[in-house]
Amino acid sequence: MGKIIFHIDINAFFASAETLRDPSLRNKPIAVCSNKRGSVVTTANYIARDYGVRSAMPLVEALKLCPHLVVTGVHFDLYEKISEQFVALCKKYTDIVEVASVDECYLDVTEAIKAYKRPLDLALTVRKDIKKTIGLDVSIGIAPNRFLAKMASDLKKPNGMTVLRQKEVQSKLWPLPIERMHGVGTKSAEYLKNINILTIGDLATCDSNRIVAIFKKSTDAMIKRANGEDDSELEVDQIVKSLSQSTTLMNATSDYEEISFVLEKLCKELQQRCLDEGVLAQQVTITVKNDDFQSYTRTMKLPNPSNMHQEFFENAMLLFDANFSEMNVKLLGVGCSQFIFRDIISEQMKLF
DNA sequence: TCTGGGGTCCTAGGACCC
DNA sequence: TCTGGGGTCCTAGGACCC
Repeated sequence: MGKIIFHIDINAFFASAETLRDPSLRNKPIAVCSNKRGSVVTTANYIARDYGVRSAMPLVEALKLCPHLVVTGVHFDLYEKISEQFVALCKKYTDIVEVASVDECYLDVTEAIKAYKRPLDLALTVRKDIKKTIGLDVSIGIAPNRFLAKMASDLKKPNGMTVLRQKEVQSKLWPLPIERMHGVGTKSAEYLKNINILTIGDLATCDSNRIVAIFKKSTDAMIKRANGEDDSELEVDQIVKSLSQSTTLMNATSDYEEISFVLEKLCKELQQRCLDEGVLAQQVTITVKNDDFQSYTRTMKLPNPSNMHQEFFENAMLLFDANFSEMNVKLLGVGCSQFIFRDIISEQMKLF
């Protein structure tokens, strides 16, 4: 007996959240975006998308396409709160929930669905629940595995409900252009088009030798997915593996005072995130981009596990001094990883 | 048009050890 | 004197996603 997986995705999440915050924005084209020079659109609602406004588009460009675009600012605390509600609602229906990002979850409903006459009835119930409790529209993909569920929810947005069966892969998935496939980004798409693999169907039926150079170890998995097969399990209880804070400077600079000031501020923000997550980090990484937007990272182990900004800052500056002191810096970032969870440490302390 | 910010996973290459 | 081969760990970079 096969599985039944839902992929649930909040439509235009940040933009929808802004509409909850300020209902007067309903029916207006909105872009979630910090209103600074050089900023780019984080999320546009569907009205703005009709004008061609897209995520990652520079705001100046978006305003040319849609002059009456409403720019909302970014309110991460609000999105986080709503995201938690969303996940909690998903977990009402099954224990097997993978939180894939702030606005999407995979649900294994193989068992849960037995209480319903038709799979669609459970999906309708979940969607109605989310609408009533949080006030947001979602798209749901229903399929026998993770990959197909994800592709299914992408097929119909917004507010879609799409069943994708294994036997429908040839008719519904194969005609799609290769870049629509989840897991194929710009680089792979370019490579594949060059060797005349233009659709998901082309990938499904190609000789693996032609694509091993680009997909390496995941070659077989990619071909299987294009054929609608995916035996990967949902990852329940994902734990955070890294945290980072970064900022793009107004103007590139090599001014040491300014750089250390910005890095210290980022380290303080990082400390707060570590406290919120209850983690101590054993590793610190700095990221810099120069004025050509070339990106570099450097990592070092911390002498002791820490969540203190002073320690992050001290070591971040060591990394900076040793590697980038001459650089004209456009972006600065600091991150931490290799976590020890604080409650685990206190458990261990009790042993002594 | 001049390019955000926060993540995960994978890979290549070097260091090191036996 | 010349110099094997395998395993593991670490680091930096890249691809991808939202």
